[in-house]
Amino acid sequence: MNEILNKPSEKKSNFIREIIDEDLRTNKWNGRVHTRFPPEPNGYLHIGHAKSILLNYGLAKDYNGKFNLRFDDTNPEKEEQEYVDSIVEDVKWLGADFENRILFASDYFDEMYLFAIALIKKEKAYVCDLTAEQIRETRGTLTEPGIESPFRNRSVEENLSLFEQMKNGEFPDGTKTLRAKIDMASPNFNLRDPIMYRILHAHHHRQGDKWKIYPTYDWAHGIEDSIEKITHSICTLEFENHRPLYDWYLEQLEVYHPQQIEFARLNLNYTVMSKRRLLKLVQEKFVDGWDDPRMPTISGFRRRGYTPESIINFTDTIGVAKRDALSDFSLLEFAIRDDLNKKALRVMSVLKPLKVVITNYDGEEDIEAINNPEDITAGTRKLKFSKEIFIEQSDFMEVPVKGYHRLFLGGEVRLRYAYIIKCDEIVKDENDNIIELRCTYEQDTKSGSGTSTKKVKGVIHWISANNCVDAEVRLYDRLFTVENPNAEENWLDFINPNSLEIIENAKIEAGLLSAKFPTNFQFERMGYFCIDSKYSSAKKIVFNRTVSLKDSWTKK
RNA sequence: UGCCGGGUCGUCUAAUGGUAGGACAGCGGCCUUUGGAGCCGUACGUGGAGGUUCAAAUCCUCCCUCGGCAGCCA
Repeated sequence: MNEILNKPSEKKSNFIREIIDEDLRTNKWNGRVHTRFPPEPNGYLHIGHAKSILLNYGLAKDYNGKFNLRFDDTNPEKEEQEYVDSIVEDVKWLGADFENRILFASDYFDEMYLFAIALIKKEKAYVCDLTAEQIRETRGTLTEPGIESPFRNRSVEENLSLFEQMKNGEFPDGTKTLRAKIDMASPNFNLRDPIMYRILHAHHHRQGDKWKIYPTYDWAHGIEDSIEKITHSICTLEFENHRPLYDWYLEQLEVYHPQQIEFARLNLNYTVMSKRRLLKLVQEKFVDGWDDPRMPTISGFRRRGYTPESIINFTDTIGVAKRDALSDFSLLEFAIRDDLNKKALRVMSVLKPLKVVITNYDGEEDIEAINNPEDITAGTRKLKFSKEIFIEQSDFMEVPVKGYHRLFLGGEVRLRYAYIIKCDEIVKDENDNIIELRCTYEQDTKSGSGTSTKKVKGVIHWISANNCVDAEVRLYDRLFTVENPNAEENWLDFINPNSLEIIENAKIEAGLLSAKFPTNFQFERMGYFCIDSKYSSAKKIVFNRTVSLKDSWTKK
């Protein structure tokens, strides 16, 4: 488990914590707090789920309560084991401790069936023969009440018999449903005789072919919470209209009755968050799988180099409230930079190399470099310095623009940790491309020597030509070109065609050959990077850029 | 159109009848051998109109506006 999550919390309050404080004061739950995260295993988790996980787990932790991981697997048609596995991995990675309570709604199917019979006996549920289309037609509209089903007043005996036959698989899919008998004139659609069970001759990922009927969300969810003795059943805003039904079922059943509380889901700009749309990006290969580093999935952020701590700090920053919000990506970027600034080892890497020959230097020497100026315990390392080095192409301009204080013809710049060099000559190929710079160094300007009186404005990174290896580096940009692709009907039209830039021949310190995921590095002046866990191999090392360094010059 | 829920700096979020505050982003400066980090400063907001009150983001009324709901999805 990671440290941040287990530290005593100084989180700011929110309306849910106020509810819990009040419940504790009135002893509503005998001092207990028990939350849960109930994903449907039909996709990978995204950062919005991380908000929910961390909210529920954080509450349990801070109030000395418990937190369950429960799969809401009531729809066999969309659910797969692959998703269960990825969800467990992601929740664990975030550090939300469910104490091995991996629960499944499907394990409660027998109990739910019994509860349904109880409702039938109370004359609060009936078997309805209407087709899906007929049910839609009789549900009414926003302004008109619905029409009662002709099957609404079947006898208890007939309902019991029919329901059992449904369970036994005696009817084809869609021919009958079990409906709650509530109020076809309710202004809340959810109370217009909602469906509790549908007939589905489908294979369930855990129950196999045992069941021919499957409970709907509304019927199942409150029972799941009740069985687990959840105190606060936290869900997103779109379930607000479902709360009266949640309450109705539990009241009719006369069982333990948790409180449902709704909060606003997370939205992030320049990305999409719905599972349906994320699935589409994966299936139609707009991205390289659910864990593509451009995806807002937890696995995507992990592969990108984000840390659990950064996501925890981000969710603390955005808080919990009831108003719809579209959070700025920069809030997330701040969280990861802030974390990595403290932790990441600094290394030299030249992404787009330009060869520099130092004409008055011969031989080779070791240059000491600091591994992390924010953490002196990270120590130092030796860099090789020699006659031939590489610098970043963008760190040289033949004719400097105003405000540019790196290298230019006739100009001087400091090589980080090493010497000040002066550019004497540009070597070009037949197409007028700059292929080499010829420079001279000043011996007494060596970094840390104290012998230099010279000051230069610019400091650039570099790498010795005889002590570096090639690497592939992947740079990522936002996935969409519009701030809120969620709001766009034709959202696929706004995919950023330049969201991935692959640099084939970057130069990295030879020591990085042994780097392992998920170690985070800062390539000095270029950003934070980590090994790509999918494509990096002994043959070809691949780095992902987690996030760029904040750079006040390039922004201008 | 019926019901439900919202509207506080550009963004996210506090203040629950008593000084509208914080973070990010922005801007300016200092410092710096990463144009990073750090430090200092600055600017910026209660959707509107009435009302109650010594006092309103907060309570009341009306209006405007945004979101959700008419799956045998969750």
